[in-house]
Amino acid sequence: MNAHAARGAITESETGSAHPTIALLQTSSLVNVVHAELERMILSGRLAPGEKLTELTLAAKLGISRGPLREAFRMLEEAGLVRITKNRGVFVRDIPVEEAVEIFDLRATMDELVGRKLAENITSAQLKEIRGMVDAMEKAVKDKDAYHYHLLNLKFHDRLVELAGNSKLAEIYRKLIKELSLFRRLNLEDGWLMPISASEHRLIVKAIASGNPDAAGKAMFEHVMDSKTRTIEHNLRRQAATHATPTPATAKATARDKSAPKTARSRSAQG
Amino acid sequence: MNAHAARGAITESETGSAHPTIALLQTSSLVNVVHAELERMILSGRLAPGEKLTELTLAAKLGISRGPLREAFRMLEEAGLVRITKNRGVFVRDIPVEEAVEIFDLRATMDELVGRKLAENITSAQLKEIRGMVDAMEKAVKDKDAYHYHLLNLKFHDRLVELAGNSKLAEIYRKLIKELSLFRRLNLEDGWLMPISASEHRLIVKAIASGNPDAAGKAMFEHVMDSKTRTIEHNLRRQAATHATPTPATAKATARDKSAPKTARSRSAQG
DNA sequence: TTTTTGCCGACTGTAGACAATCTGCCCAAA
DNA sequence: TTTGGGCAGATTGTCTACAGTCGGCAAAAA
Repeated sequence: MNAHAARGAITESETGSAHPTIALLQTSSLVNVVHAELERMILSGRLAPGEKLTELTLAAKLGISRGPLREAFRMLEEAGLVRITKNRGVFVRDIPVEEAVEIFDLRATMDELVGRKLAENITSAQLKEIRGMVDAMEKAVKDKDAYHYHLLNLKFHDRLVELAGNSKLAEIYRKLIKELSLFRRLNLEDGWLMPISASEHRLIVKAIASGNPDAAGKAMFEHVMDSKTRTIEHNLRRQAATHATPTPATAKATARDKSAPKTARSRSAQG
Repeated sequence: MNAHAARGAITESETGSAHPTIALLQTSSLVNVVHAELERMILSGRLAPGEKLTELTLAAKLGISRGPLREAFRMLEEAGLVRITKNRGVFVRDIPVEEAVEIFDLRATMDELVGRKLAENITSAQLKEIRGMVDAMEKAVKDKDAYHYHLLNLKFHDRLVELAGNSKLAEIYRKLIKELSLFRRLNLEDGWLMPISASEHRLIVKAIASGNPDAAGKAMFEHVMDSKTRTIEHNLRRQAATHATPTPATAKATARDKSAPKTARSRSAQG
């Protein structure tokens, strides 16, 4: 009657339990759920970079005690999404430009490997699948639907990395993407760049389909590096604009949380 | 009289406090210390792969309560050094062969990038430094000091990655190295391979010094891939040997902890 | 007015207690 | 002898309580 007996009795896949609710209770604790929820809130921007996460407040909001919440905080810290300062608290991390550049460079190298592997091993069914994704993106471009394009773009690259067949690579790639999303609100608004990005995707698929590892790797590498240039320059431009007009609104945006720790301030001063 | 006033009064570097003990208290909590200590014990093999870490036992041994220990566990889990199974406990992770292969492939790509960057940017002083490390390794080869060579080898590669100038790259590289060290006791004993590895190091430095990014990148890449082949084959050979002689001693070594979770057993069966 | 000092509220760090779950063992029944 | 049920010990999940630290405010001193 216990879990072990149930698992033995029912001839299911070894990893999955009979009832989805049972599986949920068996695998996920409060820590897991809270971790996932906080990550979702951070990546969606619901919790903004620099914002302070007060234990008691958040615990009350989620209806749990501080223990599991603190454990989730430690996981998020290790994942690079929050920063914990002793006796001061937990803050959503704010990725500085220099770090964003480093992530882009690293991503470019990893994506080059992805391109090489895909050119060698991709199947026709998989090729068809990613072609469909590129089609969808081009449709989003026509519709001027920047948000939808953004999601498809993430999905496209994530799927490519997944298809490359190195799960460790995929794991780290996703970690990098998550951190990168904290780099001052990914430029969803620059819709005019969508056509360029979309055409590069078409080139990537073409290079992969050709079966030439060098060409596919190069296409992926260049695409990421171009994306880096676009993102960084866009960011610098916007930052220069805000610095040029020190209005009260700007000041408020710069110091979102008055209790933000010292390092956050010095970092933004450097940036 | 409080910390803020003291920091302002004493003209020290902004990040460091006056007294080292004070700085220690300000920066490190029990969680940090325990995390570092557990990581050290795991990487040194003091806590072996598959071993169970019981909360109450460990907490008593370290003289702390379960709370901070659990937080440290969550950090180690995110770092890939332990695995947490709900209601069952925490276990030192055992890296399967497939994952080790993936890590080596990923490392090779990252090291290729390191070689390229170093060939372009390394200074003469840095070149001199790593030449000294290679000299030290060759001395260890002559002395047949495998353990010392192992440490120097780790230091050599770590320093190269550090000198490449991408801190994110270095961070992830170190994470991978830590995980890799859990791949069944890194082959310290195969001393006969040291000369080969050492000569490759000499080639790497030469390629970097030449200032040719392609050559340096290739030298690094090939070195890691060769290292992968050596490590994996050595491992498979040893594993085949142990499987061929199912003595009681072997059985004991296979199932180090009788309470090891199911997945660990199935994994070793696959390996 | 400016600076310093002491106090207070808020929050984090750590410990201990209680509840829930798992695992192994024993015993009874087939 | 084997199988199934149930009890007991051990261990984990979660919550609550207490101690320590930080930051700000106000009163006092210069």
